Amino acid sequence: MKFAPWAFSLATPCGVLRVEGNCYFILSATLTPLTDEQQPDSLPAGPCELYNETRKQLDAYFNDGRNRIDLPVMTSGSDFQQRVWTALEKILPGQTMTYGQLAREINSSAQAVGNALRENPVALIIPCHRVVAANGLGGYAGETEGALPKIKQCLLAHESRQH
DNA sequence: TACCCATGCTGGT
DNA sequence: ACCAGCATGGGTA
Repeated sequence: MKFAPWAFSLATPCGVLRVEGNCYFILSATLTPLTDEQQPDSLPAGPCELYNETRKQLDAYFNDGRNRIDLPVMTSGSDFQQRVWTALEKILPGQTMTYGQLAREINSSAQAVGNALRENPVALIIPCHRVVAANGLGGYAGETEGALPKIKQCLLAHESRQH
């Protein structure tokens, strides 16, 4: 059952986190606002080690935002998108970087970086929320204002909170 | 504050 | 090959 796909949803202080994966990789992770309608699923038993490890790291992270999340992911995207996503590994919890700074590191442009981050299939695991605009928060998950940027702000606040 | 445009990457035609 | 649209940034008034 090593390839057994699994998924779970988890209520977090910043929204409902839904994670999908198999016993080798995380395949997707999305964070959506918690509404009365969509209650998180009950959590199924884990078919394999990666499931348990994922749950463990997420619990640790939401208990203390300074805890680093480091999980194997399998993502599909253009070469450029992969370049942007892997560049995020260096940004630790509580740290941020601007679109422009990241763009200079990989010889691209700020707006192109934003385009790639918008397509991040594994929210939180690839910490796209740690890239902000030069003049403010910047967008999240395709929105520049509204509920989704609030999730971004919530994550950043959680990571910088004193424990 | 607002407007304008350079920017590089994407998706559709 | 072209063109419009972006989770931006910098310049100018």
